[in-house]
Formats: sequence, C-alpha cells, structure tokens
Amino acid sequence: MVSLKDVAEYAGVSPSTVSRVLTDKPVVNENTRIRVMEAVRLLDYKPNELAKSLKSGRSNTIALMVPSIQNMIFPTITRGVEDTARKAGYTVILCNTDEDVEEEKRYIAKLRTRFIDGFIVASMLPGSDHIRKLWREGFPVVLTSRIYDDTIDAVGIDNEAATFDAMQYLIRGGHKKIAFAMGREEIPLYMDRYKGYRRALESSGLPYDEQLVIHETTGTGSFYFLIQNLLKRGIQPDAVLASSDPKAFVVMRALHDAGLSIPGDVSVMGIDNVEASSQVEPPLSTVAQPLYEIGALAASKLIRQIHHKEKTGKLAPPQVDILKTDLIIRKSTK
Amino acid sequence: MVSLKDVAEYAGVSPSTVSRVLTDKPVVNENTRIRVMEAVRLLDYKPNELAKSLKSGRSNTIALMVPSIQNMIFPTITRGVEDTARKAGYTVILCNTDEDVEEEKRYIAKLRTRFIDGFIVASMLPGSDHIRKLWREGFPVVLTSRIYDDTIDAVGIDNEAATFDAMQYLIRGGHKKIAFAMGREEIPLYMDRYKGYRRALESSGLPYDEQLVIHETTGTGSFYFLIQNLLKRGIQPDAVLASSDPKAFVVMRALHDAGLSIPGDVSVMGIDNVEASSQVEPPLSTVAQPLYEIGALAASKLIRQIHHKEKTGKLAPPQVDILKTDLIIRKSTK
DNA sequence: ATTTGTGATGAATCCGGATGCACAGGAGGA
DNA sequence: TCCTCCTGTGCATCCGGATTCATCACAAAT
Repeated sequence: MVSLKDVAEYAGVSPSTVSRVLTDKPVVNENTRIRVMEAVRLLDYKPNELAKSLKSGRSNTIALMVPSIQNMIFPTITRGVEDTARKAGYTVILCNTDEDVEEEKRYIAKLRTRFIDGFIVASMLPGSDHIRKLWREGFPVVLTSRIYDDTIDAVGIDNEAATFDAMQYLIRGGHKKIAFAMGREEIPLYMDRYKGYRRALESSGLPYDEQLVIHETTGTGSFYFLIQNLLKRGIQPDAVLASSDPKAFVVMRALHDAGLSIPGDVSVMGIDNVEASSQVEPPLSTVAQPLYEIGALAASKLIRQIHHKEKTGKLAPPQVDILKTDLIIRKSTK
Repeated sequence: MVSLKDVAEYAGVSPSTVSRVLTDKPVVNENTRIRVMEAVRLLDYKPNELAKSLKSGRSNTIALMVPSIQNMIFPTITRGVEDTARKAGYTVILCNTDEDVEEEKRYIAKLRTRFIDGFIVASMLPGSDHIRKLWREGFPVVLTSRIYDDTIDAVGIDNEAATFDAMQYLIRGGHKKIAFAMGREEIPLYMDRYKGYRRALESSGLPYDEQLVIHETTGTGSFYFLIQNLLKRGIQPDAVLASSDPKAFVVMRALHDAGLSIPGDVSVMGIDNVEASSQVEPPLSTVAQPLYEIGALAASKLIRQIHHKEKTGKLAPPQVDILKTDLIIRKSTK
C-alpha cells in the first residue's frame, strides 16, 4: 500500500507538503503542487481512510439497525439509506438486532470504538433508554419505524391515520363488519394502528366488536389459525384489515383455504405496501408507507446532523418528519 | 473517550504495561495486572478499534456486495452472512451495486483504504476481471450467486440441476407442453437454468419448442405481456417453469388475468423459494436454494480465508461449495 | 564480590495522515 | 546594506494502540 511518505519521497518533498496538497491547503507553491499530484497519480496513491479517521474522529460510516432485514419492509428502507449515504460518501453497516436490546447495545458499544458517525435505528419496541442516552451524549441518531416523541430525530408515518384511511375506504365501500388483525400490543406502532381502527369505527357510527379484533399469538403465521377459528365460531367479517401486509397475506391464505373468495366474500386490506403486495393474488389493497423515502430521508437527516455536530460541536434541535401515506387500491377489496 | 493512556495514568503504570495486560501478554506481574484491570473497569475503557486496525492492517469488517437488497433472494442471504460474521466478531458493510461494474470497483477501492478484510460478492454478471484481480492480489473473496470457475472461493447451487429437477417433477406429473420463462441471457445463472430445461426435455423425449421459451425483455414485469402474447397467439402450455420465483409471480398474475386457473389449466413453478413464494396464491411450487446457508457458509468461508491469510500470509487454495437444492411442492402445480 | 540470568516495566517507534510551529530564503522598504 | 515581512516547506507531535528494545531490580551462580 502506497503511503503519504512514499509519495513524498517520490516527489522529493516532505510528507507534510503532500498532505497539504491533498487537503487543498492554500499555501503550496504551484510547481510543488504539480509535482506532488504527478507523484500521486503515478504511484496511484489512495489515502488511508482509517488513519484519517483515527486523526479526525470521524469514520464516514453510519450504522443501520433493523430488527431483521428479512422483514419485508426493511429491504426498501435499507436501499434508501444506502443510496443516500453512498452519494454523500458514507458507507453503511447493517445490523440485525431481532429487537434484542442487549444485542443492540453490544452493537452500539462496538461501533462506537470505531468512531461510527451516527445511527439509524429502526427497532419498534420500547426499552430504548440506551438510544436516548446515545442522543444525550451528543450522538447523531435518527429513528424510523418508531417515533418516541419529539426529543430525537425521527422519520415515520402517521400510523393511526394510515389505518383510519384504510377503514374509511372500506366503510365507504359498504363494509360493516370489519375485522382487524392486530400485531403485538407492546409495539407502539401497532397500538397506533389499532387506535385508527377504533377511531374510524366511532366516527362512522359502526359498533366496536371485540371479537373482530384478532390478536397475534405466535407470530405472523398464527393468523392462519386465528382466522379459521373465527370462521368456525360462525363469525364471518365482510372485510379484514391487517395491521401489516405480511399479516394480510396470511389472512388471505386462511380465507382462501376456508373456501371464501377475496374480495367476493371478504375484502382484505393491509398496511405497508411491501414489494410482494402487488405480487400476491389478488393483489393487495393497502396503505403505502413511502419506504424508500423513509430510508433516504433518515439518512440525509442523519448526515445533516453529523455535519452540524462537526461544525458546532453539538446536535441541532431534533425534528420529527411524518411522511405522507398513500391509499393503494388493488383487487383484494371491493 | 477513555484511552490507554488514561488507564495507564490511573493505574500508575506505563501505557505499554496496560497494553500488555489487555493483549494477554504473559510477562506481567499479577498485582499489576489486577491494578490495571481494576482501572479498566472503573474507567469503562474500551480499546479503540480504529487504532488497532491501523496498526494491525485488519479491520474485522467484511463487505457484502449484492446487486440490490431489494431483490428477494438477498435479504435471507444477507441475514446468513450477518449472523455468521457477527458471531465471529466481524461487522458487515452492505453494498448495493445494481450490477454496475464501475460502482463495484469504486466500492472496492474505497473499502480497501479502510483495510476491509474480505468481500462476499453476489453479482451475477460477467465482467469480473476486477474480482479476479482482487483475488490474485491476495484478497479474501467469496462468490455467491455466480461461480466463475474453481479459481475463486464460491458458494452456490447447481442451477442446471435445479431446473432439471423441476422439469422432471413437471414431466412426471404428466405435463407435456412446458414453457420456460427465461432471464437475461448474459447472466450465466440463467443460462445454466436454461440448460437444465433443455436437458430435461431431451432426456424425457419431449420436443423442444422455441416458441415456449419466453425471453425477458424489459425486466421481470415484462413477463406479464409476454405470457399474454403467447396465449393470444393461441399457444397454451400446460405448465410454465420460471427461471426465478419473482418471474413466476408475474407469470401467475398474467395467467390468472387471462382467466386461466392455476394449477387447473396451467401449472406454474419457480426456482429460488424466496420468502414470498409461500405467500402467493396459490403457494408456489419451486426449487429451494438454501439461501440462509449460502450466506452463512459464504461468511464462514471468507472468515476462514482471512484467518488463513493472516497466519500464512497467503490464501488457501480456492474451493467451490455446491449446496443441495430442494424440491418444494406447494399448490401451483398438479 | 562480581557476573549472569530473569522477571517486570518503561521508553521509543510505528501504523498513515493532519497540523501547529519554526525556519529558510527571497522580496521590498528604509 | 540591513531589517522586516511573507511565502513555502520541513520538523515535531498527535490520534490510540502494539511492539521491539532497553533498562532496572533482584536473585542465583561463579
């Protein structure tokens, strides 16, 4: 590996001069500059980023922490993050946490020893004191998927409104007995989506029937049996709103296997608009999160914070961005 | 950030002694060791990995280069890579290349200046001289998704056999007019899958009909129109084997929208077994790649190479691992 | 009593680059 | 001609650890 010293020797100057040339310091003689640049070119010199980082305390690296990249909403978010980061000269370290706080902490501790510049955290669960602490210590952090409050930078959607919109659509379409496939209650995101369900029922005067709220038991797959149980008990909704697209897929399968047609007998709707939503049969009506934009905005916010911190020494006031969701009507609803 | 020197000062010893304690050098007095460890604990000292890397030339970081994390086969592979890397103390940098060789080169050049320890490359296209060069220069590299030959470490499946198996199954099921949804021909992986299609036809005495080979034009989505065109021309296969699951999804949609039932009128089969394959309706019969294992094995091979290189100074002889595929029969075939 | 050996530690150097400071040399003014 | 001022450059130091080499104290050997 060619080092600054090699270039210096080749050009017949001192390493400091080479450094000055490369960092565009003004006080360098034009001839010297040319000589150095020539040497740089000939030796194909590339400065060692690690050495730079050690000196500067910055690594041009950010970490993206997701529960699991296998969760269908994250590939697109990740792509948004990576594209944006790359354009700004940053590389992205991918961390799967499985929502495990200890794992998350281990990751953070480890990455800090490498002068990571900031974190994008996409965990959904509470128990986030370590994230708050990170922010308080002056570390750039942007949350996505979960917004704590307005004390930390975040990008997300209005989950309650998303469900509300979906419900409005279903209700206007004449559905009166709308079931809700609810995710884990300890996840605020799902509680918000649930609230939207309740609010929509209220605002349209439809009765709230507890039996129509189906609570996830052992993971997304459990909805298969939960839906079939519901039907067996003689309860047949005219629509099912799932609190996420993957849940909607399972719901569709269960309904289909029970001999019901979608949307003929039952309409099904999801929230998220993951890639596969347009691929299933029938294509799923859903409320689209702008996943790519969420990732891209999270990254650009983070990078802006990093720059701000570098200049002023501290973080800019936190700002929460709520992005617009989009009602996508496909063929799973009538 | 607490440094070695701080610990040294606190413990009343020299930095070198602290370093010796922390790197488990034998010649340290027991009392000193205890005193140092105590200081380490009290000050919550974490060694700066960047400094270590600069000194050692290793960063405990590997790069995973994929065409796009949004391509459905990569999240699972990525998860396998990350889990394995993490267990071994490595972090993973994610790179989306969009199959762009220049982008790939830029990434490689950039990461090398950060003492990246190795690369897992999952591009499918040829034009890989830069990868070969990397290997020749003594850089640990593991290929997945695409095996060049036996001169570079790689993990993959036997693509020809995968299609062959799928065809065998379809043929045994009584299908006689089997169409093939072919991917881009410049991608060797698809050529191999195509070969399997041809070989299966031959070995079972079925005629090869060029019209039944549908060539992708403008991306995966193009199969929608291609299939409909085929039907309009009065050609109706009794089965369609797609060269990848995402293509099969589109094929299914096209057939469905043309009023054909799956598998009643036409069987559909894919290759890959991505997450969504079990979610579509009907659930897709396919040949499963062990995606997670591919990622996990690629990572462990890479790490083994890194260790080997560290000890011996050069790479171990390359080894190509072909993993077993699995016929998964769901409901899209009869 | 002097030498040799050994265990324990500190000082110096290096990794590769950035930067404050000192200094050399030429130009311009007195 | 001498002194200042300024431009351009090199030296030393630092970032945070790892490592080689040297040192020192003390004990055993001669």
